[in-house]
Amino acid sequence: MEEMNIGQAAAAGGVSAKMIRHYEAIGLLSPARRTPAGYRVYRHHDVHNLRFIRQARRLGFSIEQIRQLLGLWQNQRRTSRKVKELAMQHIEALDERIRELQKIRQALAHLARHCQGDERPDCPILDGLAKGDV
Amino acid sequence: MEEMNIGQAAAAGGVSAKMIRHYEAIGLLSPARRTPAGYRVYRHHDVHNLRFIRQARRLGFSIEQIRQLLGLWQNQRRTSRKVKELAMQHIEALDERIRELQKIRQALAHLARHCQGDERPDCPILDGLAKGDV
DNA sequence: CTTGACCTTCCCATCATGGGAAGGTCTAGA
DNA sequence: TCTAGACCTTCCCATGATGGGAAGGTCAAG
Repeated sequence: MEEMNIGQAAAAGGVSAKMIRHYEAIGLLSPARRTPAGYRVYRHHDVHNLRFIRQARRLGFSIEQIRQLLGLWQNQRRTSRKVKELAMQHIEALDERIRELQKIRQALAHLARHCQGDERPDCPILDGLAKGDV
Repeated sequence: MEEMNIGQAAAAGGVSAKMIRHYEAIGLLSPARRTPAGYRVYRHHDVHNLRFIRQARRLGFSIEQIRQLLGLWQNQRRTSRKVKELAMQHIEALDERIRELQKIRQALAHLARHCQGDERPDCPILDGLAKGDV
């Protein structure tokens, strides 16, 4: 299976055919070669790219970050410094997001802790939302 | 200031005028009364609602969840059990999301830890993305 | 009466992804 | 050789919450 249609490439790369077309449309992938009938043709090399993208998406990198990572990956004269920089930035962003969510979780748990959760209507959670100070 | 235009209500409620119109359009808020000229008119009561929504959004509740919370808030025959249930569900979701992000963060930090971050091109981060197993 | 700050509706964009329609292509089997 | 059905193509629309901005109407102060 040296040459593939988009469906096979999608299955092999772990992404949907829909997304492959999208990645091509936004210039993340270079336009695929076409058969005379207009079908996109992919090779093993392309599947490699797709897997890279999938893995980067799984790690939460944005498309723009992946664009940079792909550029570095394909650039033999890259420095690992640059790559690590991108990764560290992303870790920072993840930490930030985790802290935010934990803060929210704390606030909500605090309200819930004081709520009886019984048949009566009195509810510190609703009161807390209604106060809306902060 | 017993009657307000949307701008004042927005400022008082801590949300944008744009969002007030949106909340009305999706039925989260009941349609505002209008002046003969078509301007929306708000009162203190409405600002109270806006604050509630803002606070719930800050705590990460979705619009649909807020729809339910508002319903409970305005229902004198609610049970705090129901409210607490919603809150606990949301806490669960937050925990889930936090765990996900921490897992991602771990994986990325693991790759970065082995990356020299120097002038050479060799980079375990790129290698890790390229493997794309998992 | 004019100016400028407000308001109205409507459309478009974000980000990554999927759904689905309308229509063309390919392949295996009768 | 014909046909069914599994592919492929492009194009448009939707998500969720939010903002930007255009075109045009309203209002209050000077």
